[in-house]
Amino acid sequence: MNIGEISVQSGLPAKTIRYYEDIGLVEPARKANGYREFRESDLHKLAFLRRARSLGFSIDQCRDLIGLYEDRTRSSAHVKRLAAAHLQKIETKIAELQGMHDTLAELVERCHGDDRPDCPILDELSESEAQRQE
Amino acid sequence: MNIGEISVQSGLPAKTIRYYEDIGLVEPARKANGYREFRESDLHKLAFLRRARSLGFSIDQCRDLIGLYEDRTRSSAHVKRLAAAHLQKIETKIAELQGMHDTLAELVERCHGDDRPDCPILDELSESEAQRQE
DNA sequence: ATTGACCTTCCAGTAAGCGGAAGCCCTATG
DNA sequence: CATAGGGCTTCCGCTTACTGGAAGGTCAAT
Repeated sequence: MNIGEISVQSGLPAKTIRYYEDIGLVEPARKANGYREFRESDLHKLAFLRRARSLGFSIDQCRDLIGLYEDRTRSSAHVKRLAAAHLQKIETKIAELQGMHDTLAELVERCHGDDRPDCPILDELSESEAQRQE
Repeated sequence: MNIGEISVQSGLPAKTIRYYEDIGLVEPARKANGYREFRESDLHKLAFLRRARSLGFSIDQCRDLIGLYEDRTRSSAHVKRLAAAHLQKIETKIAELQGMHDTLAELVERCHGDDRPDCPILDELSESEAQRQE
C-alpha cells in the first residue's frame, strides 16, 4: 500500500504519516523505487493513532497506548490509569475554559456595543488585580 | 522601573516581557547601561496583556484589543464583536472537549481495570469507523 | 576585591504538524 | 517516443507563545 492509499484508509494526511515515521511511530518498508510500503498492521496502528489523537491524547501518550496495545501481558488497570489521568486533564481544561467563558460572557453582556467608546470589556481588562478586588 | 520590578508588578515572567518587546507589543526605553526602563503605561499594558491572555485571547487578538484600547475614537461595538467572536470559539472548544470527555469517561467506566489484559479502551481505539458503526 | 543578584543578548527547543520547492517515478495518451 | 499529469521522495522553513540555558556585563553590599 502506498502512502496515498493508506492516507485515505486511515484518515490521516500523508504529511502526518511521514511525520509519524520520522518520530518512530511507524516503520514502513521501502520498495525498490524508494516508495513507502505499508501493511495492514500499519493501517491498524495509524487508525488507532487517529482515534487516540482525536480524543486528545498527546503523541507521547499515544506511544504509551500503542505499547500497551501491543503488549499482550499488560493489565487493563494500566490502561485505565492512563485514560483516567487523561480524563482528569480534560476536566481541568474544561473547567478553565468555562471560567474564561463565564467572565467573558458577562463582559460581553454588559457592553452595550454601540458607537460610543466606553466599553466594560476593555475597562475590565485594563484593571489591575488590586483594583478589581476593591 | 527595571524588568525584574515590572515582572513582579505585572505578574508576567521577565522572559515573556522581553519576548513581548521582540514582537513589538511594548517598547521600553533603555538606560545608559543598556537596561530596559519601563514606565507606568507599560505596566498597564502588560497587566492588560496578562489578563487578556489568561482569558484565552491570542497574541494577535491582544494586539487588536490594545489597538482598540488605545484608540479613543473606536466604538464599543467593535470591541464587543471581537470578544463575542472569541466567546464563540471558547464555546466550540468546550463542546469538543466535552465530547472527548464523554467518550473517554464511558470507556473508563466500562474498563474493569484489573490484572486481566482485555480492555474496552484499547478495543475501541483500535476499531475502525466502519466497525463502530455496525 | 569579591560575591551574588540582576541585567543583557543569542541560541535552541517545545507540540504536532503544514506548506512549498525541487526533483524522481509511473502511466496514459497523442 | 515524447510528454503531461499525478504521486512519490526529501528538505527547508514556518507556526504559537513562550521557556531554558550559556556567556557575559552591571550594580550594591560586604
